[in-house]
Amino acid sequence: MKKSAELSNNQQLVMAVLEREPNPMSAYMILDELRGSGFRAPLQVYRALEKLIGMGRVHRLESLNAFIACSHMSCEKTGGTAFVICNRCEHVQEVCDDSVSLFLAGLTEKTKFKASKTSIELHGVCDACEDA
Amino acid sequence: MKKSAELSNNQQLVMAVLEREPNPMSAYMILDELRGSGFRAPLQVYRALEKLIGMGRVHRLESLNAFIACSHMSCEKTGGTAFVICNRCEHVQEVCDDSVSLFLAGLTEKTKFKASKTSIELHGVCDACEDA
DNA sequence: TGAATTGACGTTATGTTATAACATGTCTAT
DNA sequence: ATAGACATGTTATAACATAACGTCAATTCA
Repeated sequence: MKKSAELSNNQQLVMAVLEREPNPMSAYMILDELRGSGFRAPLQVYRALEKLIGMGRVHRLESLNAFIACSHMSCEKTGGTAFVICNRCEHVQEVCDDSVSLFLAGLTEKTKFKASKTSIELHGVCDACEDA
Repeated sequence: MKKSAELSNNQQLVMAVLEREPNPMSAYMILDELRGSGFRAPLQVYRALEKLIGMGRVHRLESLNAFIACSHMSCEKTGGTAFVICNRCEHVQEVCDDSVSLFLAGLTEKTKFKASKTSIELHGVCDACEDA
């Protein structure tokens, strides 16, 4: 029996790239970073990403078609996560607190909906960029 | 000076297609619907969509790369809209009430963020499909 | 043991979504 | 009439994602 926390070789490589890079990366950016490690095709990246996302270690940003390492110890335990994305510096702030899960709970109750996946993404200008 | 509410020819065609179809449509589905009306290239669709989205008459669903006619009289006046998307029947419920705008206001305040665009999308199973 | 299952991996080809770049036409305000 | 703004048409290409095939190694359980 294998511990599910263990990463395969390719998964480790992809995870390492994402952890090095603070900003969101597209699958093809990741691929280019890993050509030196033997990656040759997009599927190698996408397959690793799929697993990492399943483990909660990576998030997919739908509005960017990009991926980012989870900045918490696995957001997945809580109800959901909101991503606050600066259009200037590309920095992403990951919010996963009660306000998010309560909002989602209210929404699903109101709409009588069984949610299996949620995506909350805000675009705009962060405080640092606004001041600059 | 032209009234901004008036739609150009292509914009009307795209709008009409989206209003006929209750579920989200990709740009290429729209294109195919409009080949009979003389559309030949994706850009004709994308350009019309861009304007319609700007007017608040169409929404883009980031998690589907698809588009849907706004079911309210322009959601844009309120703070934001949440989309509740059934994975079985593809039906989309558009929620734009105070709970959404308050949630977003709290989030932007907490993160000191000036949001210009927001995307809230839930995937799962709707009540009707759950019962069935 | 060894057949069956599972999961990761590699490769090629292809499908899907979106935009760049350039040319043309059509109004309208000055 | 002419400059500006905007909609349009067309070709080509960029960017994102998956299908379908085959291989290999580890696990399991009859």
